[in-house]
Amino acid sequence: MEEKEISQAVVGRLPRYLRYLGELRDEGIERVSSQELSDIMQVTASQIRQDLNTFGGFGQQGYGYNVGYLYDEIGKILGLNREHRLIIVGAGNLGQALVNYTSFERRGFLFRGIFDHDPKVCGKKIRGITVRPMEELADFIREHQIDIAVLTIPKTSAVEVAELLAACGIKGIWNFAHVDLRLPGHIQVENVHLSDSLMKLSYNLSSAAEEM
Amino acid sequence: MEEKEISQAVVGRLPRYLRYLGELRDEGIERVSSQELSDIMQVTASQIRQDLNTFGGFGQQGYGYNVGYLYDEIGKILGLNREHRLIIVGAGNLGQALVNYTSFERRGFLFRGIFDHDPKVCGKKIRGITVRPMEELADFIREHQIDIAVLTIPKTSAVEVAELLAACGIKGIWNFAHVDLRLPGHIQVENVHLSDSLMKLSYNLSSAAEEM
DNA sequence: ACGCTTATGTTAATTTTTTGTCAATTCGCA
DNA sequence: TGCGAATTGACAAAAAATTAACATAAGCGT
Repeated sequence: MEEKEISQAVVGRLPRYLRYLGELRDEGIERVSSQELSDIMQVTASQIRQDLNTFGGFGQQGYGYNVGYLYDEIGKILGLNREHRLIIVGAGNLGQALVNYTSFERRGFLFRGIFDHDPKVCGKKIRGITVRPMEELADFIREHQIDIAVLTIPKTSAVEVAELLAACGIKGIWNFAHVDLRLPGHIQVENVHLSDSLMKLSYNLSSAAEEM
Repeated sequence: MEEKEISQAVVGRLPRYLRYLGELRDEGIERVSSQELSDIMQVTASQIRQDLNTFGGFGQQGYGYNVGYLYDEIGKILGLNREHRLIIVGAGNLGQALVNYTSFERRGFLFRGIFDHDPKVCGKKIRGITVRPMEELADFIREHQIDIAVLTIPKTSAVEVAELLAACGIKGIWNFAHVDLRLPGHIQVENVHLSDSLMKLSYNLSSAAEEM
């Protein structure tokens, strides 16, 4: 099905398009041109057209783009038209915070289970979901056909757990642990390295300070 | 001081170099060549040399790089040699999770205050830090010389609060709210858009599935 | 001390990404 | 229905990022 290879740079911009299109739609706006979007989003109109054309001709010459249609199409490209079943591995503060984010559920990302190593938190309920011991992880993934595991555990155990998840047939890992996971290529890994992000900010602060 | 413009692509890789160098250092390894790093990190040796040379000649021909020295130098480039004073704005799950991350403190990112709109959480203590009402925000920033504000509030109020922070003279904002902040250029903004990241993962899952 | 080996720093080539341009198509109005 | 304005999709150009190549400098062993 896949013809040309699509760069991650383009994919990375799609969620932002989706967000702005959603806002326009909520304002009742039906059509938008690449130039108008360009003004709102502060990117070149050329890039918008180029990006959208990577996936198909969603616009019409002389008219522009239909906001609702384009919103839906980008949603489909991002796989938001189907439901994803998730588990959280690591019921610490961050894990709990993510479970409590209801906006993910609205996008079709359904939290089905929470797992933790610590017997003291097992049995506890977070937003109606019981925290289970790690021993039940493998069976749970298979029984509930879990697609995505959210890894919110310390780096020390992350590699080991990731390999266990891989062996259980998980499709994707949303990794918040501060390590690079080396897994078979068919398993998708998306990293959120918070400390890297904070260091970038720190760099830009220093850099801005030096310019004066 | 700044001569050439340094691309964010390079800056974005520095934290990862730092992480691997830290690991090597902890293993007691004193020297490393770009080729060895290349093997470990799965990036080209050429890119490593190119990246490091952006900031100066840290290596020595025929020898390689001294792990400890390079680690320290990258740390300095990232501004980790000086302390940053932070406040959290939004004492929800995510805000609390971040305060509880002790690894930030070890890097010199010191949480000095937590603020929240909700009177019910004000007065509560998180890791010894009292949650204060938003009314005290402006004075607190000035009195404690806060550099960085961590924005963990819903998007509806984020823009308004960001402008308040800007008016108080904040230097940088670590933004977890799902909006683009438009602030004066001298204020550095680093976005962590979690839902964007999750959508990327979702895309890559769909994309991988189609290839079969 | 000398020569061989190693591995950087640097420049050049290549690839990728972004931006600019324009013919072609559609809309909207008279 | 026809004509001018608007706007895409495609292609070309420019810029940026990545990779390759190599001359040069330093280490290391004899």
